[in-house]
Amino acid sequence: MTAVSRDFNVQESTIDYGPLGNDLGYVLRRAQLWVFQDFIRTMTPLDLRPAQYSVLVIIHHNPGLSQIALASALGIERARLVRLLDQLEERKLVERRPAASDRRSHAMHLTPQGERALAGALDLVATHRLACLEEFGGPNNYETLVRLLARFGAPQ
Amino acid sequence: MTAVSRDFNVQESTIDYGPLGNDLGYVLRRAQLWVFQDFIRTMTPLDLRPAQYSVLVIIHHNPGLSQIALASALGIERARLVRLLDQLEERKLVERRPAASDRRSHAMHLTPQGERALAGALDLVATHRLACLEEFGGPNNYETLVRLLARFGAPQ
DNA sequence: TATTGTTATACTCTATAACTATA
DNA sequence: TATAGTTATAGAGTATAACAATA
Repeated sequence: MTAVSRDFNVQESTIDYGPLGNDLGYVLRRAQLWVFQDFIRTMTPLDLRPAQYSVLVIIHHNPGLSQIALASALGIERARLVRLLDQLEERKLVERRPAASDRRSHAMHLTPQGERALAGALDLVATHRLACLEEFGGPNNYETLVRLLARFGAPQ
Repeated sequence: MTAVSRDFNVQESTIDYGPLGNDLGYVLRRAQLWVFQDFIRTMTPLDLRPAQYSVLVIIHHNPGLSQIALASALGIERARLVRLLDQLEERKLVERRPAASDRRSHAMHLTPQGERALAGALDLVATHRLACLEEFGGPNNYETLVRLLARFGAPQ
Protein backbone atom coordinates (compact mmCIF):
# COMPACT_ATOMS: atom_id res chain seq x y z
CA MET A 1 0.00 0.00 0.00
CA THR A 2 1.31 3.38 -1.01
CA ALA A 3 0.26 6.85 0.06
CA VAL A 4 -1.71 7.30 -3.14
CA SER A 5 -3.12 3.91 -3.90
CA ARG A 6 -4.80 1.92 -1.14
CA ASP A 7 -4.97 -1.85 -1.55
CA PHE A 8 -8.35 -3.45 -1.09
CA ASN A 9 -8.68 -7.10 -0.20
CA VAL A 10 -9.96 -8.33 -3.52
CA GLN A 11 -9.61 -12.06 -3.89
CA GLU A 12 -10.94 -12.87 -7.31
CA SER A 13 -9.59 -9.93 -9.27
CA THR A 14 -6.59 -7.66 -9.11
CA ILE A 15 -8.17 -4.31 -9.79
CA ASP A 16 -6.01 -1.27 -9.12
CA TYR A 17 -8.28 1.43 -7.66
CA GLY A 18 -5.63 4.14 -7.89
CA PRO A 19 -6.60 7.28 -5.98
CA LEU A 20 -10.16 6.03 -5.39
CA GLY A 21 -9.05 4.00 -2.36
CA ASN A 22 -8.21 7.23 -0.56
CA ASP A 23 -11.08 9.25 -2.04
CA LEU A 24 -13.54 10.17 0.69
CA GLY A 25 -16.41 10.81 -1.74
CA TYR A 26 -15.97 7.41 -3.34
CA VAL A 27 -15.85 5.33 -0.15
CA LEU A 28 -18.58 7.48 1.40
CA ARG A 29 -20.85 6.76 -1.56
CA ARG A 30 -20.27 3.02 -1.50
CA ALA A 31 -20.70 2.80 2.27
CA GLN A 32 -23.91 4.80 2.03
CA LEU A 33 -25.24 2.49 -0.69
CA TRP A 34 -24.55 -0.54 1.50
CA VAL A 35 -26.36 1.03 4.47
CA PHE A 36 -29.38 2.07 2.40
CA GLN A 37 -29.63 -1.36 0.77
CA ASP A 38 -29.57 -3.00 4.19
CA PHE A 39 -32.13 -0.46 5.43
CA ILE A 40 -34.49 -1.17 2.53
CA ARG A 41 -34.05 -4.92 2.93
CA THR A 42 -34.70 -4.75 6.68
CA MET A 43 -37.70 -2.47 6.18
CA THR A 44 -39.34 -4.68 3.55
CA PRO A 45 -42.25 -5.71 5.84
CA LEU A 46 -43.23 -2.04 6.23
CA ASP A 47 -42.26 -1.00 2.68
CA LEU A 48 -40.54 2.16 3.93
CA ARG A 49 -37.59 3.71 2.15
CA PRO A 50 -35.01 5.85 3.97
CA ALA A 51 -36.48 9.16 2.78
CA GLN A 52 -40.00 8.10 3.83
CA TYR A 53 -38.74 6.99 7.23
CA SER A 54 -36.95 10.31 7.78
CA VAL A 55 -40.14 12.20 6.93
CA LEU A 56 -42.12 10.18 9.50
CA VAL A 57 -39.44 10.78 12.15
CA ILE A 58 -39.31 14.54 11.64
CA ILE A 59 -43.11 14.93 11.58
CA HIS A 60 -43.46 12.80 14.70
CA HIS A 61 -40.95 14.93 16.59
CA ASN A 62 -42.20 18.23 15.16
CA PRO A 63 -45.96 17.93 14.64
CA GLY A 64 -47.59 20.82 12.84
CA LEU A 65 -44.48 21.59 10.77
CA SER A 66 -45.01 23.22 7.37
CA GLN A 67 -43.85 21.51 4.18
CA ILE A 68 -41.23 24.20 3.62
CA ALA A 69 -39.79 23.70 7.09
CA LEU A 70 -39.87 19.92 6.67
CA ALA A 71 -38.10 20.06 3.31
CA SER A 72 -35.51 22.46 4.71
CA ALA A 73 -34.90 20.25 7.76
CA LEU A 74 -34.24 17.23 5.54
CA GLY A 75 -32.28 19.14 2.91
CA ILE A 76 -34.59 18.16 0.06
CA GLU A 77 -36.47 20.28 -2.49
CA ARG A 78 -40.01 21.25 -1.60
CA ALA A 79 -41.11 19.94 -5.01
CA ARG A 80 -39.64 16.54 -4.15
CA LEU A 81 -41.37 16.57 -0.76
CA VAL A 82 -44.78 16.99 -2.40
CA ARG A 83 -44.48 13.56 -4.08
CA LEU A 84 -43.15 11.96 -0.91
CA LEU A 85 -46.07 13.31 1.11
CA ASP A 86 -48.58 12.33 -1.60
CA GLN A 87 -47.46 8.72 -1.30
CA LEU A 88 -47.48 8.74 2.50
CA GLU A 89 -50.86 10.44 2.58
CA GLU A 90 -52.31 7.87 0.14
CA ARG A 91 -51.16 5.20 2.58
CA LYS A 92 -52.86 7.15 5.41
CA LEU A 93 -49.60 7.53 7.32
CA VAL A 94 -49.46 11.33 7.28
CA GLU A 95 -52.06 14.08 7.11
CA ARG A 96 -51.94 17.57 5.65
CA ARG A 97 -54.03 19.79 7.90
CA PRO A 98 -54.82 23.42 7.13
CA ALA A 99 -52.47 25.67 9.10
CA ALA A 100 -54.21 27.94 11.57
CA SER A 101 -52.39 31.17 10.81
CA ASP A 102 -51.62 30.91 7.07
CA ARG A 103 -54.07 29.55 4.57
CA ARG A 104 -51.30 28.78 2.04
CA SER A 105 -49.59 26.49 4.49
CA HIS A 106 -50.15 22.92 5.67
CA ALA A 107 -49.54 21.59 9.17
CA MET A 108 -48.13 18.09 8.89
CA HIS A 109 -49.17 15.35 11.30
CA LEU A 110 -48.84 11.59 11.56
CA THR A 111 -52.10 9.66 11.60
CA PRO A 112 -52.56 7.02 14.33
CA GLN A 113 -51.65 4.53 11.63
CA GLY A 114 -48.55 6.59 10.85
CA GLU A 115 -47.55 6.53 14.52
CA ARG A 116 -47.93 2.75 14.57
CA ALA A 117 -45.89 2.42 11.37
CA LEU A 118 -43.15 4.58 12.86
CA ALA A 119 -43.11 2.51 16.05
CA GLY A 120 -42.72 -0.65 13.97
CA ALA A 121 -40.07 1.06 11.87
CA LEU A 122 -38.04 1.92 14.97
CA ASP A 123 -37.98 -1.77 15.91
CA LEU A 124 -36.68 -2.73 12.48
CA VAL A 125 -34.20 0.17 12.56
CA ALA A 126 -32.76 -1.37 15.72
CA THR A 127 -32.15 -4.60 13.80
CA HIS A 128 -30.66 -2.62 10.92
CA ARG A 129 -28.41 -0.81 13.36
CA LEU A 130 -27.03 -4.11 14.64
CA ALA A 131 -26.15 -5.09 11.07
CA CYS A 132 -24.41 -1.74 10.63
CA LEU A 133 -22.49 -2.11 13.90
CA GLU A 134 -21.23 -5.45 12.66
CA GLU A 135 -20.40 -4.18 9.18
CA PHE A 136 -18.59 -1.05 10.36
CA GLY A 137 -16.45 -2.86 12.90
CA GLY A 138 -18.27 -2.42 16.20
CA PRO A 139 -19.87 0.34 18.30
CA ASN A 140 -16.69 2.38 18.65
CA ASN A 141 -16.19 2.70 14.92
CA TYR A 142 -19.92 3.34 14.44
CA GLU A 143 -19.96 6.12 17.02
CA THR A 144 -16.79 7.65 15.63
CA LEU A 145 -18.34 7.77 12.18
CA VAL A 146 -21.57 9.33 13.45
CA ARG A 147 -19.59 11.92 15.38
CA LEU A 148 -17.43 12.86 12.39
CA LEU A 149 -20.43 13.07 10.07
CA ALA A 150 -23.02 14.55 12.43
CA ARG A 151 -22.47 18.15 11.29
CA PHE A 152 -23.97 17.24 7.91
CA GLY A 153 -27.18 15.94 9.45
CA ALA A 154 -28.79 19.34 9.85
CA PRO A 155 -28.54 22.57 7.83
CA GLN A 156 -26.06 25.30 8.91
CA MET B 1 -28.10 16.12 24.06
CA THR B 2 -29.50 12.78 25.09
CA ALA B 3 -28.47 9.30 24.07
CA VAL B 4 -31.31 9.14 21.58
CA SER B 5 -31.60 12.63 20.23
CA ARG B 6 -28.49 14.52 19.12
CA ASP B 7 -28.70 18.31 19.09
CA PHE B 8 -27.58 19.99 15.90
CA ASN B 9 -26.52 23.62 15.86
CA VAL B 10 -29.54 25.03 14.11
CA GLN B 11 -29.84 28.76 14.51
CA GLU B 12 -33.00 29.71 12.71
CA SER B 13 -35.22 26.78 13.59
CA THR B 14 -35.60 24.36 16.44
CA ILE B 15 -36.12 21.10 14.62
CA ASP B 16 -35.98 17.96 16.73
CA TYR B 17 -34.24 15.31 14.62
CA GLY B 18 -35.06 12.50 17.05
CA PRO B 19 -33.11 9.31 16.28
CA LEU B 20 -31.84 10.67 12.93
CA GLY B 21 -29.00 12.51 14.65
CA ASN B 22 -27.50 9.17 15.63
CA ASP B 23 -28.51 7.36 12.46
CA LEU B 24 -25.43 6.43 10.47
CA GLY B 25 -27.32 6.01 7.20
CA TYR B 26 -28.86 9.46 7.51
CA VAL B 27 -25.65 11.37 8.29
CA LEU B 28 -23.72 9.26 5.77
CA ARG B 29 -26.20 10.22 3.06
CA ARG B 30 -26.09 13.94 3.83
CA ALA B 31 -22.31 13.99 4.08
CA GLN B 32 -22.05 12.14 0.77
CA LEU B 33 -24.40 14.64 -0.89
CA TRP B 34 -22.22 17.51 0.32
CA VAL B 35 -19.06 15.87 -1.02
CA PHE B 36 -20.60 15.05 -4.41
CA GLN B 37 -22.00 18.56 -4.78
CA ASP B 38 -18.58 20.03 -4.04
CA PHE B 39 -17.01 17.53 -6.45
CA ILE B 40 -19.42 18.47 -9.25
CA ARG B 41 -18.93 22.19 -8.57
CA THR B 42 -15.13 21.86 -8.56
CA MET B 43 -15.19 19.71 -11.70
CA THR B 44 -17.40 22.11 -13.68
CA PRO B 45 -14.58 23.13 -16.08
CA LEU B 46 -14.18 19.49 -17.15
CA ASP B 47 -17.88 18.58 -16.89
CA LEU B 48 -17.09 15.31 -15.12
CA ARG B 49 -19.42 13.73 -12.60
CA PRO B 50 -18.19 11.39 -9.84
CA ALA B 51 -19.26 8.22 -11.65
CA GLN B 52 -17.57 9.36 -14.87
CA TYR B 53 -14.39 10.24 -12.99
CA SER B 54 -14.30 6.84 -11.29
CA VAL B 55 -14.65 5.11 -14.67
CA LEU B 56 -11.69 7.06 -16.06
CA VAL B 57 -9.58 6.23 -13.00
CA ILE B 58 -10.26 2.49 -13.14
CA ILE B 59 -9.67 2.26 -16.88
CA HIS B 60 -6.44 4.24 -16.59
CA HIS B 61 -5.11 1.93 -13.89
CA ASN B 62 -6.45 -1.25 -15.52
CA PRO B 63 -6.27 -0.78 -19.29
CA GLY B 64 -7.89 -3.53 -21.34
CA LEU B 65 -10.50 -4.28 -18.69
CA SER B 66 -13.82 -5.73 -19.90
CA GLN B 67 -17.10 -3.93 -19.23
CA ILE B 68 -18.21 -6.70 -16.89
CA ALA B 69 -15.03 -6.40 -14.82
CA LEU B 70 -15.29 -2.61 -14.81
CA ALA B 71 -18.91 -2.65 -13.67
CA SER B 72 -18.09 -5.20 -10.99
CA ALA B 73 -15.11 -3.17 -9.75
CA LEU B 74 -17.29 -0.07 -9.36
CA GLY B 75 -20.30 -1.92 -7.99
CA ILE B 76 -22.65 -0.75 -10.72
CA GLU B 77 -24.91 -2.66 -13.10
CA ARG B 78 -23.44 -3.54 -16.46
CA ALA B 79 -26.54 -2.04 -18.09
CA ARG B 80 -25.82 1.26 -16.35
CA LEU B 81 -22.20 1.16 -17.45
CA VAL B 82 -23.22 0.94 -21.11
CA ARG B 83 -24.77 4.43 -20.95
CA LEU B 84 -21.82 5.84 -19.01
CA LEU B 85 -19.37 4.49 -21.60
CA ASP B 86 -21.54 5.68 -24.49
CA GLN B 87 -21.29 9.25 -23.16
CA LEU B 88 -17.55 9.04 -22.51
CA GLU B 89 -16.93 7.46 -25.91
CA GLU B 90 -18.97 10.21 -27.63
CA ARG B 91 -16.66 12.70 -25.95
CA LYS B 92 -13.64 10.70 -27.22
CA LEU B 93 -12.38 10.10 -23.68
CA VAL B 94 -12.60 6.30 -23.74
CA GLU B 95 -12.44 3.67 -26.45
CA ARG B 96 -14.03 0.23 -26.75
CA ARG B 97 -11.54 -2.04 -28.51
CA PRO B 98 -12.31 -5.60 -29.57
CA ALA B 99 -10.88 -8.02 -27.01
CA ALA B 100 -8.25 -10.36 -28.35
CA SER B 101 -9.44 -13.60 -26.77
CA ASP B 102 -13.23 -13.20 -26.63
CA ARG B 103 -15.20 -11.67 -29.46
CA ARG B 104 -18.15 -10.88 -27.16
CA SER B 105 -15.97 -8.69 -24.98
CA HIS B 106 -14.56 -5.18 -25.21
CA ALA B 107 -11.15 -4.04 -23.96
CA MET B 108 -11.54 -0.58 -22.45
CA HIS B 109 -8.88 2.08 -22.92
CA LEU B 110 -8.51 5.81 -22.38
CA THR B 111 -7.81 7.86 -25.49
CA PRO B 112 -4.93 10.38 -25.34
CA GLN B 113 -7.68 12.98 -24.81
CA GLY B 114 -9.05 10.83 -21.97
CA GLU B 115 -5.61 10.68 -20.36
CA ARG B 116 -5.35 14.47 -20.54
CA ALA B 117 -8.85 14.87 -19.08
CA LEU B 118 -7.96 12.54 -16.22
CA ALA B 119 -4.74 14.46 -15.52
CA GLY B 120 -6.74 17.70 -15.36
CA ALA B 121 -9.34 16.00 -13.18
CA LEU B 122 -6.68 14.90 -10.70
CA ASP B 123 -5.61 18.54 -10.31
CA LEU B 124 -9.18 19.60 -9.59
CA VAL B 125 -9.67 16.63 -7.27
CA ALA B 126 -6.75 17.95 -5.22
CA THR B 127 -8.61 21.24 -4.81
CA HIS B 128 -11.78 19.36 -3.95
CA ARG B 129 -9.85 17.33 -1.39
CA LEU B 130 -8.71 20.51 0.35
CA ALA B 131 -12.33 21.64 0.63
CA CYS B 132 -13.22 18.26 2.12
CA LEU B 133 -10.32 18.39 4.59
CA GLU B 134 -11.65 21.74 5.78
CA GLU B 135 -15.27 20.61 5.91
CA PHE B 136 -14.56 17.36 7.76
CA GLY B 137 -12.36 18.96 10.40
CA GLY B 138 -8.82 18.42 9.17
CA PRO B 139 -6.58 15.64 7.83
CA ASN B 140 -6.89 13.45 10.92
CA ASN B 141 -10.66 13.30 10.73
CA TYR B 142 -10.50 12.83 6.97
CA GLU B 143 -8.07 9.92 7.25
CA THR B 144 -10.06 8.34 10.06
CA LEU B 145 -13.18 8.46 7.91
CA VAL B 146 -11.43 6.96 4.89
CA ARG B 147 -9.98 4.20 7.05
CA LEU B 148 -13.35 3.32 8.60
CA LEU B 149 -15.11 3.35 5.22
CA ALA B 150 -12.39 1.85 3.02
CA ARG B 151 -13.74 -1.69 3.19
CA PHE B 152 -16.78 -0.56 1.16
CA GLY B 153 -14.64 0.78 -1.67
CA ALA B 154 -14.12 -2.56 -3.32
CA PRO B 155 -16.24 -5.71 -3.58
CA GLN B 156 -15.71 -8.55 -1.05
C1' DT C 1 -26.30 -23.62 -21.78
C1' DA C 2 -23.85 -19.61 -20.03
C1' DT C 3 -21.78 -15.06 -20.66
C1' DT C 4 -20.93 -10.17 -22.80
C1' DG C 5 -22.82 -6.36 -24.17
C1' DT C 6 -27.07 -4.05 -25.35
C1' DT C 7 -31.86 -2.27 -25.22
C1' DA C 8 -35.95 -1.28 -22.76
C1' DT C 9 -38.78 -0.31 -18.75
C1' DA C 10 -39.97 1.43 -14.19
C1' DC C 11 -39.01 3.86 -10.24
C1' DT C 12 -36.24 6.98 -7.10
C1' DC C 13 -33.92 11.15 -6.60
C1' DT C 14 -31.98 15.80 -7.89
C1' DA C 15 -32.52 20.26 -10.00
C1' DT C 16 -35.28 23.76 -12.29
C1' DA C 17 -38.93 26.56 -13.81
C1' DA C 18 -43.47 28.05 -13.87
C1' DC C 19 -48.01 28.23 -12.04
C1' DT C 20 -52.03 29.15 -8.10
C1' DA C 21 -53.52 30.93 -4.10
C1' DT C 22 -52.64 33.29 -0.63
C1' DA C 23 -49.78 36.76 2.22
C1' DT D 1 -44.09 41.63 -4.45
C1' DA D 2 -43.06 37.62 -1.97
C1' DT D 3 -44.14 32.95 -0.10
C1' DA D 4 -46.40 27.95 0.31
C1' DG D 5 -47.58 24.43 -2.20
C1' DT D 6 -48.09 22.28 -6.69
C1' DT D 7 -47.13 20.65 -11.41
C1' DA D 8 -44.04 19.60 -15.09
C1' DT D 9 -39.71 18.46 -17.18
C1' DA D 10 -34.99 16.73 -17.70
C1' DG D 11 -31.36 14.10 -16.25
C1' DA D 12 -28.79 10.81 -13.09
C1' DG D 13 -28.89 6.57 -10.80
C1' DT D 14 -30.85 1.86 -9.44
C1' DA D 15 -33.01 -2.51 -10.51
C1' DT D 16 -34.91 -5.75 -13.72
C1' DA D 17 -35.79 -8.42 -17.74
C1' DA D 18 -35.05 -9.80 -22.30
C1' DC D 19 -32.40 -10.10 -26.49
C1' DA D 20 -28.32 -11.05 -30.07
C1' DA D 21 -23.83 -12.61 -30.63
C1' DT D 22 -20.51 -15.49 -28.97
C1' DA D 23 -18.47 -18.84 -25.75
